[in-house]
Amino acid sequence: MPGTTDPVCTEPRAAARTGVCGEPPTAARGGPVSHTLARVARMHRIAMGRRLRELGLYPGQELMMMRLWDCGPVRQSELIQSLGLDPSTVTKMLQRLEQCGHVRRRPDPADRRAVLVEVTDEGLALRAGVEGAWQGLEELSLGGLAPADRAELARLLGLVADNLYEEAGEEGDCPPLPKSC
Amino acid sequence: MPGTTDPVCTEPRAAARTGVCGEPPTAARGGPVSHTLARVARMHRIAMGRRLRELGLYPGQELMMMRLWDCGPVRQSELIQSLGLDPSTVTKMLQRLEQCGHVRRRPDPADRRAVLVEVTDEGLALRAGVEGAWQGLEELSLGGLAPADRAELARLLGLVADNLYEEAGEEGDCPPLPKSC
DNA sequence: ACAGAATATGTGGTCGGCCAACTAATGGGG
DNA sequence: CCCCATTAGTTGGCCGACCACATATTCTGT
Repeated sequence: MPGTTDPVCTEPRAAARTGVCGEPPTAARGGPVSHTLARVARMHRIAMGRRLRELGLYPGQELMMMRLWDCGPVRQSELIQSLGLDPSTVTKMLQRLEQCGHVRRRPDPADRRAVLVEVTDEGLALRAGVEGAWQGLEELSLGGLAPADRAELARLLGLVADNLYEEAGEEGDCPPLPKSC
Repeated sequence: MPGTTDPVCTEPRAAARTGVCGEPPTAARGGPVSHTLARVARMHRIAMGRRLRELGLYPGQELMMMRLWDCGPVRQSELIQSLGLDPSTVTKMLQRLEQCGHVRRRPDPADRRAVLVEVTDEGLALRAGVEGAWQGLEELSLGGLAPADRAELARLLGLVADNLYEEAGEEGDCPPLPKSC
């Protein structure tokens, strides 16, 4: 342990080499659930990303497409609202989705500022694949969990979502549901 | 509902304007838990990002710092292993953390390919803030949950993590724990 | 009718994160 | 002893996502 103030580490280096070091960082002890949540979400995202890539989508785009599958031609601003994303994020993502032919954009005749977005036939064709991937991943994630456990997990996650919603404000879903769609 | 094959949408646009459109995309019904999980994780990340910004960190960097706080000087490859990140991600993140003075890098005398990374005093000074933010967010997230519920949530998330671990392979934490730290 | 607020998008830049391709050093066999 | 597979890092490129800032249009109050 040379030089500067050695970190608080319990294993200066000897034990570390043996592979004893605790898995969750000690600094994360104050938030074990948060840590597991982040870990699970990340693995979930990776797993979903793998499935999506085979479909020709990048992670994140599937939520956009889901929204577009639900609504007909939508204003970009409504997508921003319902997805809770930054406007610039949506602009760029739609530009790419359009270039890939999954989506079509045209100016809104009723409001020359706005842009109407709608799915193309090619984009609609992705739906089955995405839904299948989504369901498959759900089943993989919850494998071995009894229905009661699944319900309990959904309930608890919902509570956490409500707690975070107030601070993370945003949108992402229902609560405010400001306008259309 | 003009022109091209109209999406399956239940509300072509009239009802949409009234704000009736379902919150979770219908395509996500096959994976309600996955959807909530992604939503919660995203809000959690945003909330954590806000706290981290005040400390001068970007989301994602806190996990790196936590790892560095635990171990003394570590090889970059070990960070890659324990965080489960892509090597290039780690390289770039460390370059930025070094430029900010939170981290120091020097060649490993024992292996001229490797690089040893360690936290600086300035980086160590962030620890209290990060841990505080982490704990605060944990408390915010779990607010109103009885201890039993918290334990149950942790348990269920752990099960999901195990399920996903097999596919998402990766690392991220303990199971393999290949080498030191 | 018009100035100023509010709305709807787009730009440029930065970061985390991944992949692919590349360099440099180590370590085994033959 | 030398060739080659392996390992450690780096670079470049691309995408999601954010912010700050800039633009065009619509809306509102006076």
